[in-house]
Amino acid sequence: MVISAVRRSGQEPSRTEITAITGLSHSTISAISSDLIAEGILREGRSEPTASKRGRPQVGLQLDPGAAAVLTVVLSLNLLTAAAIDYAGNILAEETRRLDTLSLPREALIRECVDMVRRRLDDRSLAEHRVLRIAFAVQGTADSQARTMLWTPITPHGDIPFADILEKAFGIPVIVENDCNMMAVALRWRGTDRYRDDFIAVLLSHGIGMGIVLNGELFIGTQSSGGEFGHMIHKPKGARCRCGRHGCVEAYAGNYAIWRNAHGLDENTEPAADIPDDEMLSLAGKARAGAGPERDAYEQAGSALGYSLGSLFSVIDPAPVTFVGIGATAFDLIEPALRRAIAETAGGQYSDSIVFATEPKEQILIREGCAMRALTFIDQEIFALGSPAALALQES
Amino acid sequence: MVISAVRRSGQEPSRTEITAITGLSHSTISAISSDLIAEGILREGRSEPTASKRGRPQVGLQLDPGAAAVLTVVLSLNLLTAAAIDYAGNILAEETRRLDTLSLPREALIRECVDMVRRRLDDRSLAEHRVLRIAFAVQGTADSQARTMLWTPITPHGDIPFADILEKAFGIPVIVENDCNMMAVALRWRGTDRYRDDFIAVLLSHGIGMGIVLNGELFIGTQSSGGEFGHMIHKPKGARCRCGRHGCVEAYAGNYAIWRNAHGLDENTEPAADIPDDEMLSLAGKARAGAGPERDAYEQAGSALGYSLGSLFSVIDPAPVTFVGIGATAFDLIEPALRRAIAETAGGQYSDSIVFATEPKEQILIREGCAMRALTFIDQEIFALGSPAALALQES
DNA sequence: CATCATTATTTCGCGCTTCGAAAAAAATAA
DNA sequence: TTATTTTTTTCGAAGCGCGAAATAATGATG
Repeated sequence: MVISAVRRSGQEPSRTEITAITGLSHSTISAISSDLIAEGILREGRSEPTASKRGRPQVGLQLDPGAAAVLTVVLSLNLLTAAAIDYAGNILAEETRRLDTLSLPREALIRECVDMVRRRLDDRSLAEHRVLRIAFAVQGTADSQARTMLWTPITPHGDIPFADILEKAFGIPVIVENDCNMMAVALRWRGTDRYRDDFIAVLLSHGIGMGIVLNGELFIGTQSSGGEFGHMIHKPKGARCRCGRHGCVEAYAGNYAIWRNAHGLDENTEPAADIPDDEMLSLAGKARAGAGPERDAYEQAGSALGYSLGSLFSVIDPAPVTFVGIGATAFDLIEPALRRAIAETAGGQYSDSIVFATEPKEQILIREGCAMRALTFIDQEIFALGSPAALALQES
Repeated sequence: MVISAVRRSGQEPSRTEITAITGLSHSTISAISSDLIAEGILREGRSEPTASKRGRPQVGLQLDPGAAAVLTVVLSLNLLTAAAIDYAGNILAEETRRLDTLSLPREALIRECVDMVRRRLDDRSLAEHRVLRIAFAVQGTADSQARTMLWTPITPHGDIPFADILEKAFGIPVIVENDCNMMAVALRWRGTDRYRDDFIAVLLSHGIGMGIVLNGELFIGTQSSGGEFGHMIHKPKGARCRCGRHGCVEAYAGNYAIWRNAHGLDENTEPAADIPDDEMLSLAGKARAGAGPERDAYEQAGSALGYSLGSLFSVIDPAPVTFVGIGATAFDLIEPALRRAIAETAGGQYSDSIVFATEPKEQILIREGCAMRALTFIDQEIFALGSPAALALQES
């Protein structure tokens, strides 16, 4: 609770502030924080300039950046990124590589990931840190134990046990997570009221994904993490989707679907492999310029998203939605049809009051979410277990 | 934990068995159970006939039926039922009344409910029990604090704060819950493996409802309890639903929808108010006899249910589904189309392995769920708080 | 029928965690 | 300086759960 209070409050909370946050007593906080400082997990901040009031000044506590480090790896369509993050959440180093994920053989794809992790681990930016955890985010589904990538649209190869592979190679615990879940985790760490208890992050990109936070916790399905909102059925036997099925939301609202409709192609045309961001921006520009197939395409996307969100809302109730990714830059084109559709659904009863927000860059969010996921794991599963475990680590 | 262990294990567990269930030590269980016996919450069972092994025989512990009592009230289309249940879960008395809920004015409906509760409370079956809780189940949605019935298809009147009304009238805490959620709770108390962690109960009746258990806990939306699965959109701008919207699942799979399609009526025909069970049974009989509009109607119902379940599964992942109510008796007619539809969805990837079960009587399940809901509340919020609260009650 | 073996339950003291109250520390205000 | 204010630490005490040992209640055995 103490570590979590310090990490949450982006500031440097004093012991007294921590008692207020946690509800524990002064004595308890005093004892625990002195232990944590002795173990090298927390340290006293030297920021003095708090507007000097009367009385003994508060001493801010901060996470000791050197207590540990984590590695984040993000694998998405044609892009692999890794970053080293210290215990306080600062980026120590990062690296990005473009790959042709769709055509890369299974083994080569795995090798690219392993090699990048090795380079990051060997890098001297990590010389003074113990890396205690690797968080691996993929577009697609992971199993609910966060060990295996089950399925992804970015490569035809499925069921890759990235956690086992990386753990065997480097001896560091690994979690495999869905990219949109990590977006949601990152938003939650923004700490604003909007992202406290219930909200939804929707990725509008080549594909459509979703991360859901309910009751302040990431909502995970029964078998896999990373529900496939993009593949809810919008129209039975409808447009052809990248996944091989028909009528999915993505087949109306993914980049390739908008592109396909904007070019007047049949809805069963094979989905394009990848569409550059600037091409999507130019489509949106044309749609804004006046009526035409481009504008209609965005309207169809909005309608599909609206009906599906509404259907989802009829089961989980409405929640604020944040659209993330290149598609979010065209939200002005999507919103009217989306609101019209959602108003026709049971979940849309209060459709006027549903608030939407946009966030154009998904990569940064995903990395941030991975980092926080891995760091909070260390907080709770390693450092919180008390001196025995912490000491054992200290020794090693 | 001890009370819960005794309630869960339908048997009379011995102290030693409770240590195994809870994972606590012998000493702790011994101390706690002697306290609970002293407080009149548990008692030692007198069942001796356990196949006599060597060693000191186990003494079974059971819930003391006289420790408390609860009242369950179930309000559904044209039917109001109440029952008094003792602390061990036995039915002490029950009462059922037929009402014309659709035409009854708001105040009269409320009066019917209050009067029935009064009659049950005054009944001499409760002479020796303290009623500590009333659980009120309605078809429709309740707010997530379980205090108000927000909306229901059984009467045009919404936003009835049944919890406040009954608490004011009788001074006993009240919870208002969705009927399908209570079905799910009841199934969970069956204790079988099938209903442990993740499963779904679907009510196939005049309307369509759903109760979801995920990770062993009832899944509740952000604002209301009782998600409206029946009003997920199956076909945008499709068949007319009882709720006034178009294309809901219910407008294809509810009793009135099957009846409407079986009679070859237009899908925008106004939904019938209520269809007797024997009429539905005869429809199913005709459908089994041979091809025709009746069989097609059930097929359409299956298809609508399949696509919607599949869409839901693409977000929460597949789980075993139990169909409850009169519609479940015709599941043989529904299943083929349902499986075909679900296989076309992302959630249906492993559609062959999804297991379905049926349970024809919903009323019994709903009452059972209410009772367990109310009783576990007493266990956790009153009796578990230790002697102070329990003593105060003992005195009163 | 006394004794042994076996299993269930209780008793007893210990360690851990948290708490409240009081003390100590560190600053400003007078 | 001294008083005041606020933060932090110290010091028993209470509550909870545990392990080990003691006690209880039975069937098996000679």
